[in-house]
Amino acid sequence: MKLSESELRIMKLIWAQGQSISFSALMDLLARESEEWKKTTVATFLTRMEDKGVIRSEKQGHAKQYRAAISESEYLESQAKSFLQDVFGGDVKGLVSALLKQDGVTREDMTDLQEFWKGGKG
Amino acid sequence: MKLSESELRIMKLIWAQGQSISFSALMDLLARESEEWKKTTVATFLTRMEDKGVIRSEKQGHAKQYRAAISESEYLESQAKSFLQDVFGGDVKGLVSALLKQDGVTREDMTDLQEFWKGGKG
DNA sequence: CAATTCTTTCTACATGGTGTAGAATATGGT
DNA sequence: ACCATATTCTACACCATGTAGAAAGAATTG
Repeated sequence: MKLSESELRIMKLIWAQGQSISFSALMDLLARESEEWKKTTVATFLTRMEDKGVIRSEKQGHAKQYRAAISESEYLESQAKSFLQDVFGGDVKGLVSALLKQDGVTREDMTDLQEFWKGGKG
Repeated sequence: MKLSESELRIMKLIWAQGQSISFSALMDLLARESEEWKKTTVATFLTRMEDKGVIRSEKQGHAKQYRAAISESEYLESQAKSFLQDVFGGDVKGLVSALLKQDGVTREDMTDLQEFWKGGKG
């Protein structure tokens, strides 16, 4: 159920949209991002995404309406889960610890995280 | 610099070894794990791993000695970094939050993490 | 020393995912 | 009826990966 880079790019637009979206609307959004994929290329991506089960489509008159079949957070959680298993063998502490060592992580981030903590499963 | 599943399997043995290791010793370890790769298959993996820069080898007499060129934690950190960027767009909080929602994560894990916290970056 | 065994290198191939897109077709709007 | 657009079909190139035989070089051993 993993998306390729291009597919994810499109998926993000669909998620951001919130609603179902037509092919032309999608092409417009892509154009706004200066993405220069040919229409058939985008169509291929959509087909594959539907095959992967991350979007659904319904024929609405002539054209289809596309919408997300899984939410962004569902997707992100499933990816996090796979990554955790595949690379860290399920060692959450190990992964979190690796994340905290990243240059980009500031003391502020950590404070935020601790705040977030309190709302967790306790 | 990402390793395939098979390559990672081998890499873990090399890391676990701590020292450099010969081809036959590696084959022995694999046999102990009931891994039934043909010798040439393993040799191919080693070549590719060296190309990827994760191991180095030195000719020691007839055969080579293989050793890790990066540590396990370096590897894990780099993978965590890429994943964070590619999938979560660098949103550490988002990723940690996704991790904590996993079924496998217990209250105990969280306590452990908080302990670990205190040793973190100031 | 000759035969065998082990290691390494070279080469090869199948499979699958991905990016790319033309051709053909369908279909609604004008 | 015609046109623009959307969809489907088909195709290909490229790369990673798993798989492994053939060949060659070197060590061991009978």
